[in-house]
Amino acid sequence: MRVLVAPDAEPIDVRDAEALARTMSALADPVRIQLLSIVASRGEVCSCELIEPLGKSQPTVSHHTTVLANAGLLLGEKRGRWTWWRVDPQALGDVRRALGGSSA
Amino acid sequence: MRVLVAPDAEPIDVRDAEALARTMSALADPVRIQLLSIVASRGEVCSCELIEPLGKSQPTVSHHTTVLANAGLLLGEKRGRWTWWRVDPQALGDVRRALGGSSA
DNA sequence: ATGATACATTCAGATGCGTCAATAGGCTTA
DNA sequence: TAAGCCTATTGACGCATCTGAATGTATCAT
Repeated sequence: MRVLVAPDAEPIDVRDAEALARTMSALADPVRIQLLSIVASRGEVCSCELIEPLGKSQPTVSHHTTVLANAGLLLGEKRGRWTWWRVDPQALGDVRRALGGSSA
Repeated sequence: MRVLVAPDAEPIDVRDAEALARTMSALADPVRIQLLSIVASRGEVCSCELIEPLGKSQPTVSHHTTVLANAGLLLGEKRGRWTWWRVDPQALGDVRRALGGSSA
């Protein structure tokens, strides 16, 4: 992913801009921000544990986890009846780098 | 702004999640990503210089600069007939920090 | 097998967003 | 003052998104 903001650098390509905007769209919802934060703080969470703290219906929570997973920000693993979610730290790092930060 | 992803930390507050989502919404559009990148690479740009590289109409470009300015990502200064835009580096740094990165 | 639990999908309504034509406002120059 | 240029705003259209009720699918317990 090309870096968005870098002084004395070429402006970002249209394709890269669309890719970055897609990732940002996944983060552009307060429920998904909360969801990501809850998963990050607990390490690993199943979907059923997200309904109550988010105050949303089960289909809505399922929708948001799908959006975050499609964006590569959330990693899901089905174990038995439960789907366990965890944050992909590398994906978030990529976003930070795209925003012009140093690698950390 | 509370940090979104921080292991062993409290999940983000609803208010903070809404604020962060609003900022992310400003970045969730490919035209605005390109616009921000163009301004960042040139340092300072007037609106009229954005129409051609973005391939959008003047009202559309004005709309996008307004959205980015309202989000605090773009700083505008009217000098005569022109409005000069530049990126607010601190605002982007805040976003990176909210995504869990170190301060840089 | 039967029932219960966890999750995904479909569908519909409501809301929000990107886009541009038309218009308005402001500044500069002649 | 008048004319021209730069930018913002309004209004309307089309499309995407958020939301939850209803339904479907898969897994576990009894």
